[in-house]
Amino acid sequence: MTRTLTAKGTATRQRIIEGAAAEIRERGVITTTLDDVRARTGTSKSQLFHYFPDGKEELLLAVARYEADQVLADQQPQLGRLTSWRAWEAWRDTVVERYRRQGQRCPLHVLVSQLGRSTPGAQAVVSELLVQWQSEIADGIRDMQRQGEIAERLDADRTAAGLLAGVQGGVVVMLSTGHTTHLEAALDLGIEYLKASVRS
Amino acid sequence: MTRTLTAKGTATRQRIIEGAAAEIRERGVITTTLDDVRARTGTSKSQLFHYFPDGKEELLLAVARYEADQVLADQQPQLGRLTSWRAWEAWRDTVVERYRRQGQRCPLHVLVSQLGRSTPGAQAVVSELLVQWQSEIADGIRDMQRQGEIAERLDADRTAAGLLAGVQGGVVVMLSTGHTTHLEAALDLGIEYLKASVRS
DNA sequence: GCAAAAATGGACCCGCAAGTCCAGAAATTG
DNA sequence: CAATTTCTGGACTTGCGGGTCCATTTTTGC
Repeated sequence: MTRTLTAKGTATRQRIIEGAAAEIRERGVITTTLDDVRARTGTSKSQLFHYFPDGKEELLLAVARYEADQVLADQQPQLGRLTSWRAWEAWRDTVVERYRRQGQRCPLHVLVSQLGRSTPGAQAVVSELLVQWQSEIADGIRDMQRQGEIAERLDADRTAAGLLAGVQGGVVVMLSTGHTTHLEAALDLGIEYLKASVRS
Repeated sequence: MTRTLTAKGTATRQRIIEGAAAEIRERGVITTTLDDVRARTGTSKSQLFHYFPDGKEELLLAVARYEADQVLADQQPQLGRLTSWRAWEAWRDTVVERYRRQGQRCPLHVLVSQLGRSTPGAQAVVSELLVQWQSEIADGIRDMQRQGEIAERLDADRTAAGLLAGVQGGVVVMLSTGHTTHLEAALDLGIEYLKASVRS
């Protein structure tokens, strides 16, 4: 399993992943063929199978991992420091901006809906992403609870789950409508809910 | 465009759509072939192309429309009568139950992510579904506002958008995790938000 | 600098699934 | 009850895309 890769090999492998990711963003998973990836990355068929012996499935999984990492990375440092209402709003704006820029291509969504059933690995990638994401939000809620800005009675994890669902749904709606209205509404509703918790 | 269909023809066409829908729910869009549909519905290749001249794409679009109708139908009559907190909770339970039963197969999601780019019709189907769904929720909010159970200051449409996003996200999360935790959390959070609006 | 291992190029195979075609059966219509 | 249209069966074509193979070049480690 631990094949030795030279510096050049690692670079090529990475180039393939990023090229495939870009191709998928532009054309979608189903329409993207190995030959497209090959052409875009200036590689040959044998290289693709050299670096991803299990073929397309393995490559797609690697792309999914790559994209999942991006999702969280793009929200930092805001997501890691939800320690004031200002910070929460900054995060909100970051998320909206990130997805506005991404537009109607959500590589992860498509990858998972395609790999989902066949590859248990794909679901694991997304589950892991969700767990981490939710946990960072929950940390933020707990921090604000310590400051007395959010009611203690709220279950941090469950509330974070609800908020995260709103974000996911906002993104999904955007994929069909092209607008971030729902994403913004969900985030605002969630944050407003947190704020209101100490006022009632 | 308006081909004349006999009673028998209409029945066959419908049988094909429903068979394809079932097949897709079980095996997914990509793995479902026209031949699978043919076998399941007891039809022949020529029938498939007779009723759907544009081939697979047209069939998938028809399936998407069929599934979209189901989504709203499955929420009735609860969704249409959000006139008391009891009714809201009944709706919540209906939604959770519907998706719990559906499990990890969301035909619509997959269909759209697959058709999305190529067929403008697919996005239209989903957009239409979302608009109607949101409008029914918004009607419920307005009704409760008239009763003084929800603060007048809330924008019914925007709040409905946020709530709907939560539901969508809850479903999406369920597709990866298999649990309805997030869906329930989002619904509870949303409804709690509505209730709390008059208390602060 | 020279074996051994890794990286690369590209021709080739192969199966599958979408789509075509036409002949014949069942129905509709006047 | 004919004539016309719709419906059905299934054999056939075709192209595409994933995957294999091997020969050649480049890099690595001693």
